[in-house]
Formats: sequence, C-alpha cells, structure tokens
Amino acid sequence: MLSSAPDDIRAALRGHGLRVTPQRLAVHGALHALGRHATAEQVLERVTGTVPGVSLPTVYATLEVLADLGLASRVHAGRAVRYDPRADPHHHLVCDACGTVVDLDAEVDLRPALERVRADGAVATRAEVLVRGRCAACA
Amino acid sequence: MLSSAPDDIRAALRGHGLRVTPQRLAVHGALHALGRHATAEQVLERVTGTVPGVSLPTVYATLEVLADLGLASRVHAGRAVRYDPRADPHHHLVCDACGTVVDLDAEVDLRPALERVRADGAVATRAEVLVRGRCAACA
DNA sequence: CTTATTGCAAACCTTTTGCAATCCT
DNA sequence: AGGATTGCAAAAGGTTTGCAATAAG
Repeated sequence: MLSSAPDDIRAALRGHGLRVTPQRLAVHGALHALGRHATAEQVLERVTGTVPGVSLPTVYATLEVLADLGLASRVHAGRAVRYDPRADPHHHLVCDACGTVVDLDAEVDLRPALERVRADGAVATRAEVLVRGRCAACA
Repeated sequence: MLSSAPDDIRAALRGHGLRVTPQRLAVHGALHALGRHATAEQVLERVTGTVPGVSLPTVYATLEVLADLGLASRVHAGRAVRYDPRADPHHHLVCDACGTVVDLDAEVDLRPALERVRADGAVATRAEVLVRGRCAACA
C-alpha cells in the first residue's frame, strides 16, 4: 500500500493534533485521484463532483496542510502553484507551452549544490532539478 | 567586461530588430545595479529613482524582452517572479522565510535528468537545481 | 462544551491587456 | 512617415483574509 491510503492521512492529521474533516479527506482523495500536478482550482472541481459544498479557500488551506504533513508537495512552476501527490523526492519538467508539470525519475547527485548551501551558512529543506522546456505533447 | 555592458544590450536589441529605448536601457541598468534577483516592483522603484515616468507594464515587458534576448533569466520562486541579471546557467536557493533567492555556484551533473527528458520525448531548454530552505540571514 | 475548521465574500497582489499618445528608426 | 513602444487605467488571474456559522474531539 502506498502512503496515499486514506488511513494514513487520518493518522497524520491526528498525530499533529489536527481534525479529520470530510473536506480534508476529499481534497486528499481528489489530489491522488487526479494523479498529477494539479492546481487548487482543478482539485476543487474534482472535489465538487463528489463532495459538494467545498470552497476554494478550504482547498488551499487543506493543500497547505497536506504539504506540511509531507503528504504532498508544492511545485512553483508558472502562474499557479501546483500540488504534487508524490512526497518522495524527484525532479520536474515544466512545459513552457502548456504549463504542465511532469515527473522526472532520474538519479542526480545534488550533493555539490547542498554542500554549497551549507558552506554559505544556509539550510536546505528540499532540493530538486527543475527543467524548463516542452513536454512530449507540445514538442 | 561582463556581458552587462550597456553596449551589449544596444547591440542585442538592434540585432533582433528591436528598438533601443531609454526605458529598456534603464530597466537593464537597474536590474544589474540591484545585482540580485529582483521583482518587477523592485526594478520599477530603482528605475523611477533615476528615470521617472516608467510604468510597471513597461518594466514587465522589458524584463521579458531581456529574458528572451538571454540577458536575464526568470526565477519562479514564490509569489512574484524574480529576474536574475545573470544569464549563465547556475542554481538557486529560495528562502521560505523571506523569499530571497540566492545563487548557488556548484557543479551538478544534470545529464541523468536531461536524458530522462529526451527519453520521454520532451525537450529541455534550461535546467537548474532548485533548493528550498532558509537563507544564511534567516537560518 | 470548546475551539478548529468551514463557507462566503471581499480584499490583495502580481501580471496582463486595451488604447491613445509618443518616439525610435 | 510609420509602426513599435509607452503610460495609464482597468481587468484578469491566483491566493489570502475576516468573520459568523458549523462541527470535530
């Protein structure tokens, strides 16, 4: 079972003293059902289809919670922030034509960059390779 | 002399059939004078201090032109897009606390990621390592 | 019960657009 | 002269906030 199981979010929320609400379960479910780097708007559409009465501010708040819990991650690509249901470290390609974000599963040795961060007295919490270009559909 | 010399932008603009206007020179100068990853707003402030009568839409348009000419590059970090006077490939650290973007001069072998892009049938135009964390001042 | 969470509407901020006036070439 | 470029104002996104009503623990 992947870490996206409904039980995991319940446990994660409880473990952080947060409440388990239908909206949070719905947003989490929708993000995984979409299975891609979705915008808050897209998540809202999907959620509204199954659990009506969810508002956009709630979607934003919930996605933020999921990101903080490590159950999702933000990808700052273009206009809109996209939320990635994958939490494990991986890389991204952002299509300059259609704005799509696609995962890049590749092994890149980021240590030189991370060492540079440390040498500068800064702290790294996450690191990824960000490629800009055209996705397969647009190329 | 670095590629930021005023003459270079003149040549670059003319070479692309674009007009050399005081606004474009001012924006280019301001971006380099700021010497860091500035927002359009910050560039406007700086420009207004020396060459009054420049508008925000013009700053945006000009930064876009500079980026297209390869005299600057966009960094999508948080809320606002930041423009980097450096055009050569390098990496970035984005501070989650203050939003600052700092350069990371490090040698990272991105080939595995780029090969992945090609294998997927996509095209890469640029690639960098993006680190999130806290800058030296905020850490 | 108590307080986090929600929905709604409205505010906010960044970026873009439309159009008449301007100024490079 | 002629068309690219500009300023202004206004619109268009995307995201956040304020507050009363609701519901989870």
